[in-house]
This record gives sequence, structure tokens and C-alpha cells, in this order.
Amino acid sequence: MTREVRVRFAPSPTGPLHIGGVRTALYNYLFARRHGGKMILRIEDTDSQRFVPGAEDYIIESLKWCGIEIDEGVGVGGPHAPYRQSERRELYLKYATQLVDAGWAYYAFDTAEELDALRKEYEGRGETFAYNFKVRTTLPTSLSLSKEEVEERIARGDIWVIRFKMPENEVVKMHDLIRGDVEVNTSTLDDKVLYKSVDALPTYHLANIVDDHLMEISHVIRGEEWLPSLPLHYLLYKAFGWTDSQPEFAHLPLLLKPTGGGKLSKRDGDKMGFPVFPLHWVSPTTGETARGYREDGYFADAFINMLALLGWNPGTEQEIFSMQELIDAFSLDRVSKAGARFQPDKAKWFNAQYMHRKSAEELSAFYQPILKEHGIEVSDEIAGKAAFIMKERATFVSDLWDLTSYFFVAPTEYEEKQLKKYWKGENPARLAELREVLASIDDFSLENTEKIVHAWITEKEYGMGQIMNSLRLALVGAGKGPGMYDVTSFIGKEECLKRIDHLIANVKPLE
RNA sequence: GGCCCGUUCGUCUAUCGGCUAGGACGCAAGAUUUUCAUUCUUGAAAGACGAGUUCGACUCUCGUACGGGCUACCA
Repeated sequence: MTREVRVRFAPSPTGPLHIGGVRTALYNYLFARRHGGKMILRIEDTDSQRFVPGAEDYIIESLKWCGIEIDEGVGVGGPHAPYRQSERRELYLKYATQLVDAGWAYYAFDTAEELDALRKEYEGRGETFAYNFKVRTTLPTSLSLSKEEVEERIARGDIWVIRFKMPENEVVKMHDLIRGDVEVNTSTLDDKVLYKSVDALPTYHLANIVDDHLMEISHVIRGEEWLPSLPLHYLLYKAFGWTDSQPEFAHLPLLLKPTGGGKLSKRDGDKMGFPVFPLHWVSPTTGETARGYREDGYFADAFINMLALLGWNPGTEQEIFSMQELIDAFSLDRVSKAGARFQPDKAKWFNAQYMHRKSAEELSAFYQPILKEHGIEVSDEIAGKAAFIMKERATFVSDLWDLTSYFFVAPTEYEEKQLKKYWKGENPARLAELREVLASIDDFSLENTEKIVHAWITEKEYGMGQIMNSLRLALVGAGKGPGMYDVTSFIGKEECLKRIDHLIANVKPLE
């Protein structure tokens, strides 16, 4: 029996979504689409202390920008609504007490302060405190206290949590789709809190298992940082009697910092000169801002392509993938095991590749706002054409203005270096000659102009470099820009002659 | 410290016992070129270490080293 593929991306709204999270969402999405399944967005806001307003909207907008579509979940709805855990809070206590009744969990009455003190005490002796089978009967829990006392404590309002009663000395055999078989002895594990007293909410572990079960999740694809809690999760499924419908697990390798050690963190980006977030972020509480790929000029498809290849490969030498191609090629068994160091240079390369492949129409949409900022009002067609001519030289849309400004603005100043080289000796006279040649051309198209001017240069036996560069000086004002005939045909005959006249009239030849 | 995961060019990676270890980014050189780029060609650059299994090991096993994760009433 093959069951319907249902995966979920389950972020915690504690801040902006980091690119590691985007990649996790992406892999979930690709997996879902590849298998004709559903992609679910669940918001795990069970940490009332770290909740950040605006984070949820940020997450949703990020996924949208990336082209990761949600089939069910927050913002979309679906048969298992609500998908925000804070709105499901009544649900969890029932499951937690069910575990207590079945002997899989127990009440613990320690306060956070008492536990802190205990940890310090152990530390002082050079030991590590673990809340586990060794100590649970010596601490104030429903395992050490009488039934009456437990009931009394609860009745009088003592604080309590529900902890999982981790079995002693059992081997949990697990399977991970990426890592294979993993075994852990339960004696090395501790009694995790399942239900918190501070905010009367479940912890991740409980909420996660309950919701994955209720939402009929078939595959849990998440970051490697969750691997250590997999045994607990296996045992929770067992304790609830849900082992038969338990999802399969896949733990993704982490994204590492470009230099130095450790996983990529939210603080790294701005320091190292690249964004770690998909979108620009402004903290609603501190006002702090962080750069985003979108605002830095990256194309969403290039960004996604780059991210997809960080920890996964198609097994072929193809590097450029559309979302659909990624969906068709994706498979979990080609996900690598080791952490991937994030490489900003490669992100730029991908963006340049996408830039080179964009059509004039696509580029126009990106470029128009920039042109407007410079006070240039032109048709989409003109904007697209300018961008299209120079796209091969650009990595970002923001590079285009420097590359194409002379299509729209005549030079008023001339670059020193170019002047020294091409505005001396015979150059001015030759340019004047060229002006007349150009003036005589009726069909000012790129091809025709090139044909006529080249024929003239050949006939006169002039140096191509000298002629073309003095023309470049007149039209561009600097030693840069596209092919000269791109410029002449773009700005047209009249403007062309005007710019030549301006140079001749206003700048005295050198020497 | 304990537990778990990992380890091929600087980086991302291919290789699922036969390798002259392939590709990409970056780097270097050359070619093309009216500028700047692009593009193309070429080059330098890797199996952490030690045992074992095997006719043969980058691939399998064990150990060591190194890296990473987890070790909260955070996810």
C-alpha cells in the first residue's frame, strides 16, 4: 500500500526565515510535487516567549517569492485546520494526559529555579544533570509522590509539567531516508518535557508528533539538528500506538558558514557581506534590519536554483534548473549527508546565468523601476531592449544602469583615459569624416550602419580601434559600453550626430 | 564531558569494489574583441590518518583524528 504523500514545512515564528529554512521548505515542496502529494504549512508557535510579531507574514511572503506553493495550511486553510499550533492548544493536553494514564509520562513539580540549582550542584561535582530514570523517583513527580499528593498539588495550583518517561536501557532502531539505520540506547536520553507550565502549551516534541499524526503527514523532512530527538519521536509514536502510520524521516544536512566553523546563523550574513534571509527584514521590536536576497537584486528562480544544489545534486552535470525541472529530478537519495558550506560567489554566478537567460520583456519589468529612479521615462520595449543588450555584462539588475545609462543620457564629461588615447592626432579629423559618413546613411539599422562604416574604414585603411574608440568617446564618453552599433542604432542618427558635434565643439584635441 | 551525525580539489559535488578520480564556482594563463564584459580553450587544485576484508578499496569494516549537531518548561 502506498500512501498519499503529505509533507509539511513547520517553522517557528521567532524571526525572519533563514535560507536554511527556505531550503528545507524547498526540499519538502519538491518532494511533494515530485510524488503528486500535498505541501502543508504549519506554524509552530508554541514558544510564547520567543514569538516575534510579523515573522509569520514574513515566512509566507518569503515562500511566495520563492515560488514554493502551499496546498494546505496557514493562510490557505484545509481539512485539518487550524494549522497554527497556538490555535490548537486545547488539543494537546488531552494527548499528554493520555500518555500519563498509559504510564508513558508523568507529572513533575520542580520549578525552573529548582532545576537550575540542581544543574549547578551537579556541575560543581563535575557531573552533568540529566532528568532521567536515575533521578525521576527522587524528585517531586507523580512517580515518587502518592496519588493523593499529586492530586492535591495539582488542585492547589502548584506548577507542573508533563515529562516523557524515557525507558531504561532499550535500543531504539530508527531509519532515516538520508542516513540509513540509526540505533540509540534510551539510557543515554532524558525525560523531555512534553507539556509546559509556563504557557500551558506543549513543547515541540508533543505538538509535532500529535499534529503530524492528525494531519496525516507521510514524510518528515527537516534539518539535521532534529536527529538527536528522533528516538523520542519514535517512542512517542509507539506510546500513542501510532507506529503503523508513523511518517518516514529524512534529516537534511545543515548549511554551514562560508568561513570558520558552525552552522549558518542569522548574525552571519551582514557581517560577511551577503544576505542570510530571502527578504529584507525589519524587526518590529528593535527596529534592526537585515538584508534580503530579493532586495539585493537576486532573481527568485536563481536563488532557488542555487539553494537546491546546496546539499542535493541531480547526478548529471546539469546546473541550471527551473522549478519544474527540479521537481522532475528531485529525490531524497541524492541528498548529501555532510553539511554544505554556503558560498556567496556561487550565488552571484547563478544570478548572472539567470540574467543572461532573461527575455527583454522579463528584464523590462525589473529595470523600469530603476530607470524611473533616474528620471528616465521610456516604454517597456525600450527599457527591455536596453537591458537585453547589456544583460551579458550584468550580474544584477542594479548593474544595468551603469551599463546602459548612455542609451538615455548624452555624455557631458569625458573620461580622462579615453580622451588621452583617442582624442589626439588625427582622431578629431577622422571623427569629423565619420560624422559625414553617418549623416549620409538612411537606413540607420545596426547591420546597415556596421556594413557601411566598416567598408569606409577598410577603404580608407584607417585603424579600426582608433575610429571606433573615438566614436565611443563621443557617444559614451568613456571606454566602456556595448558594441558601437548597438549604441548608434539605439539612440538613432540625430542623437548620434549631436553627440559627435558636442565633442568636436567642446573638447580641444590633446597634444 | 555525554550521545548522535559526518569527512573526495579552497568551496559545492560525481564516483554506489576496477580511477588516467569527472563537473561547477573561484583562481591563473591564452584565444576572441572597437571598450568593458561575455564566451571559448588550457592549467593548478582532492580521496583526513592507521589497520583490516579483498585479486583489487575513495568506495566495505574497525580504530584514531578532525568537523558538525544535540544535551532548555526553544524550536
